[in-house]
Amino acid sequence: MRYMITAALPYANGPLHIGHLAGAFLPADIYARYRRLVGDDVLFVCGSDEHGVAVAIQARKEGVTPRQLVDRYHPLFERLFREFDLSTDIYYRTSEALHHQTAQEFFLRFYETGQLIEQTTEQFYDPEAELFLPDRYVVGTCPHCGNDRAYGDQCEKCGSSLTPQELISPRSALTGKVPELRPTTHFFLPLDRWQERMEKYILEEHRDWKPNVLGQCRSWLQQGLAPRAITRDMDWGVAVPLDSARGKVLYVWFDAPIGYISASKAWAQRRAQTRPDASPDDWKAYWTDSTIVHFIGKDNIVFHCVVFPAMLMGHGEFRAPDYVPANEFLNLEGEKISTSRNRAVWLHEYLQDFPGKSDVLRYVLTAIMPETKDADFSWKDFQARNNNELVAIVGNFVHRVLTLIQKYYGGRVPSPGVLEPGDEKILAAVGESARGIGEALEKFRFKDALAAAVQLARDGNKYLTENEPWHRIKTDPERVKTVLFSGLQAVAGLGVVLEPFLPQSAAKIRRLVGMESVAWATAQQTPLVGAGTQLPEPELLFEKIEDAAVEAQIAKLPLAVGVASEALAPAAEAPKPDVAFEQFALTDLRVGRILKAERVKGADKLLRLEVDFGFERRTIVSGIAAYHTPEELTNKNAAFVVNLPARKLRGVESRGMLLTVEGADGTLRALWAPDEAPPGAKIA
RNA sequence: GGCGAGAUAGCUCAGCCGGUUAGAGCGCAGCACUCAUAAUGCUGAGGCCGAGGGUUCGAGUCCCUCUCUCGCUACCA
Repeated sequence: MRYMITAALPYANGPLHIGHLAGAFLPADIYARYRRLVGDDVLFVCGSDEHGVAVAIQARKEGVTPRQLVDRYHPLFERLFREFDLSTDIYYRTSEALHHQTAQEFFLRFYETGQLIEQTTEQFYDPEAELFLPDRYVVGTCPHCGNDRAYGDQCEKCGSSLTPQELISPRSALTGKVPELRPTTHFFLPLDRWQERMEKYILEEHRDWKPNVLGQCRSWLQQGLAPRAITRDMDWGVAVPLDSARGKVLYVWFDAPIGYISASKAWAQRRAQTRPDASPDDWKAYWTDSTIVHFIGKDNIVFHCVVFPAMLMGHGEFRAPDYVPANEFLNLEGEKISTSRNRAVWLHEYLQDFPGKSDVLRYVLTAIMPETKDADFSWKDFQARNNNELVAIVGNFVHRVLTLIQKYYGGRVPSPGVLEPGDEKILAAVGESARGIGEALEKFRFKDALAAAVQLARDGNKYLTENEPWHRIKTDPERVKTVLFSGLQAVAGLGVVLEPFLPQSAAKIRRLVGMESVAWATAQQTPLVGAGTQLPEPELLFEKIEDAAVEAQIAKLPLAVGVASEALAPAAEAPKPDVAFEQFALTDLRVGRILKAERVKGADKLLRLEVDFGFERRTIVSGIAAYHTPEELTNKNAAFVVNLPARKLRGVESRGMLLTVEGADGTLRALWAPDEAPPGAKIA
């Protein structure tokens, strides 16, 4: 069987954390390794997703070019893939020329076969920079919460989705100038035309997908698929290959999944250079005549299950994905992982703090993998699983057998005598374990599979306890030969069945038992290691992790805001361009006394405030319901802008804006004014 | 606001198309053992299966309502 396996492309605007590993990389790697072990023909690809507005924005924030930004993250990602033994056949990047070419071909294919529609809309244009501004590049005041740094696509303070036209006093993020509306033409992928085909593809042909995946898709199909813009006015990304579309690039969601294909092409090209039997076209079979499996997180479901399949089908030369085993999310110590708050376990830092322990993290993340619901990573659990499972069960079993053989036979594997039922049982357990693990993995049940592998070590421990070779050596030394021979086969079995999960440890076990073959079928053979084999000195597989080590990690979390990873930490947001004092003075800031506060009906985020300014009472609506209860605001003084145009929010006219302070975690608090200040007092 | 997923022992989680006394690992208690990184093995105590209704001979498992968590999406102009 042939398999095309992909892991979600990590976005190159921030470092990688345990969520990336547990969500997509690790299951993809385990699955790919397993498939190779059973002899399947596997192509496993991943790479950095380097385009998009978020990269451009992040680069701008840090005062570097997008190219410089991705050139910093891509090598780091590549290194981490190596260090965590993620066995991709290629780790690619979407800024490569080959990818641009592939994505452009994709676009042209759609364009030339009439599968795109063009639509002209009014969009903000920056006359000084001479270009159309992407939504993200228009900043202004949020009409909902009054945040004056809202982006044209979203206000990050109140979470509202916006269009640039909604912003109050919009300005260009590039030059600070007031942009003008001009018509611009964009290409859309008319997904509505795919409604029926997608319903068939998902609801009929893939009813076996996971409930979370199917549920998401149903939800989308129910709402009805709508055309989606696939181009943007921007200079960072894959250029739209048409003369009439200068200054436009492909929208990142369109080009990113094509990265899987570009990566496959690049793999074939590179291989063809070194192997005479290989052709640069070898990638094609994986995208036409194979089983295609995409490993992703739940936030990517719709793209991989609806949009990308439509793209592949529309192109005409590709097969649509067969499985999309999306994982849920991983939390950290009971709270969400947050890149912006620096609340994460960064992979590069983990390796600094726990050198050589990539297998341990692989083990723990597989054991708690969020397969059906969000899961929680805690350092105490990490320690417990390492100490109680890897050290005490797996490592200890291997070590017991090896040291006994060393002690009694100088490391030479003894010949077994007549097998008793217990011996047969442990010998058979190896093959059964491999079979059970295989079945679980084929159903994408990684936690079960790993538990089955550990069970083999548990069985081994039990076998030793029941047969007491350390006791029998004095009374029945012949019997001990059989017991240790049999126990060693279970150890060797671990060297095979652990390979998909813990590649380094499995390889070490194989070395310690003098076994070369890793093929899955090896586990079905008896013996795996023949009598007379000379074994090397035993070594420990895992070591205990002390309390101090995990306590240090826990202590690091709350303190970590803004201090970790100097090289990668985003710089604090730069100040806005200078403004003339006269211009600043135009803003009328006043103390207002909040007489009454209440929730705006039907709106999650809005509070309606009755505010006394001395000269008059006004109604002001503010998007802080998530951060303040009405009671907290009542009868308090706060700072307001009072000379903004009136704005209707959820039907309520708001005449002014409450000023707020943003916390490190993005939460908002009202900017209080002294209680003794009279209503209407000027602020300057 | 709409939609989706989840809510099961102290903790982390399994429970497939409804069926006899609801499972695992950790943690806890007791016993056994001492080859092993004080590691292992055995036994045991722990559950009104989120709340409330309903369908059924029978529901953790199906239906309805509600609450909480996470995700997708929207609107209030």
